[in-house]
Amino acid sequence: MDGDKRPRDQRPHADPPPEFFFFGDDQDSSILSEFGWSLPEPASLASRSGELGSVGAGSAGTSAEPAETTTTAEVEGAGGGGPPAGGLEASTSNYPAVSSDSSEDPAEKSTGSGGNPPAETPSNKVRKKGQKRIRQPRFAFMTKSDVDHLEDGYRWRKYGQKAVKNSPFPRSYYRCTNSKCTVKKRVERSSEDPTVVITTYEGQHCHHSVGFPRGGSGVLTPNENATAFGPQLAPPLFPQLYHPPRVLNLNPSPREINSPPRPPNLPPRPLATSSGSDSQQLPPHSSEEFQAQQQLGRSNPPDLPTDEGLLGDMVPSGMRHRLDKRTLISWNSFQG
DNA sequence: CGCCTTTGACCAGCGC
DNA sequence: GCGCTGGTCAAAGGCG
Repeated sequence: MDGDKRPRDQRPHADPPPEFFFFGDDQDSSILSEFGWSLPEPASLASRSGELGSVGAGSAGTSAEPAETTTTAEVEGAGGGGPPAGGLEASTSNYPAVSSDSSEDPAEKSTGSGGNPPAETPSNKVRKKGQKRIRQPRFAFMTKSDVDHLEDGYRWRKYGQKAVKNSPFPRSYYRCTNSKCTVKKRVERSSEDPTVVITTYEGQHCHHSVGFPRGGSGVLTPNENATAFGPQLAPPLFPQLYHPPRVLNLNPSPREINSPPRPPNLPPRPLATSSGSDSQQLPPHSSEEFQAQQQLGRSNPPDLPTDEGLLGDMVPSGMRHRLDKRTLISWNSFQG
C-alpha cells in the first residue's frame, strides 16, 4: 500500500478517515491519550485513522488489567480518494455516514469469499486488474482483553495474518463464515498497550448471528444487530457486553486522566472466543459502574425507539450517523 | 469429514 | 519503475 518512507502515521491517508467513537472508562481515557486519540491535531488524527494498526510504536501498556473496557471507532471505508490533509474536517465533510453508504455497496471485493459469485473470482487468485478495492464502512473497537479474538456472536474464519509495521503484534484477518456474508474483521493488539485489542469490522452481516458463544444461546436477531450500527452493520455490538461499554472521554481533564484505576470490585472479564464460556459469565455490575453508565446516558430508556437500541446505549442518537472527534468533544462537553 | 488455522506467496496501491 | 506495506488467496496441516 504505502511505499512512503515517512512513518506511516505521518503520511497523508489514502483510506477514508476514521471516525472514532470510544467506549470505556476513565482508565481507558488515558489509554486513548497514549494512542494519541485524545484530540490530536487533525493531521495526526487523519493519518492514524485509516490504519489502526499504525496506532504507533510505543511504550508499554498502561495496565495489565485484562478487562472488558471497550473503545469503538468508526472507520468509514469507501476506497478511493483519501481525505485531504487535515483529516478530521475533511473526513466529516467528504465521507457519507455509514448508515447511508453502507447499505447499498455492492459486495466489496472481486476476491470476496462471501456474496460474490465465483465467476468474479479469478481462478488464479488474482484480483481482476483495474478492479479497485472498495472499502465498506468499518467500525473499530478497542477492547481491553487478554484474548485477541473477541466473541461477537458471529462465526469467523481466519484467512490471513500479517505483521504490521510499527507493531510487534501481527494483525489477523477474519471473514464471516456465512458464505453469503462479506463481513470481515481485523484483529490486532495495540502496540502501545498490549492489553488492548483493536477489532475492526468491515461490511454488513446479511444473516442472523449464531449467538454466542459459538452455538450457544442468545441468538441475536438482525434487528438487534441493526440497532447497534445501523442496518445490519457488522458489529453485533459485542453481545458479551450486555452492559454496553462506557463512552470514553477523548479530551479528559487532568483530573480525569489521573483518576484512580477502576476499582478492584470490577472483575476483569476476558472476552474470548476461545474461552467462550467466559462471555456468558457476565458478572453483575457494581452499583458504582451502573450509576456511572446511567449518568453517561448509556442506559436504554423505555421511551426510546427501538432504533436507539444498543448503539443508543453507547452513543447519543445525534452521533449515530456522524461521529468524529469534534462530535466527541461536543459530547464530552455535553456530558460535562 | 468438515471446519479451522497457519503460512508463504502474490497483488494492489501508494509515494518517491 | 521501484520499494514498501496492507490485504488476500489457497495449499497444507491440525483438530474434534
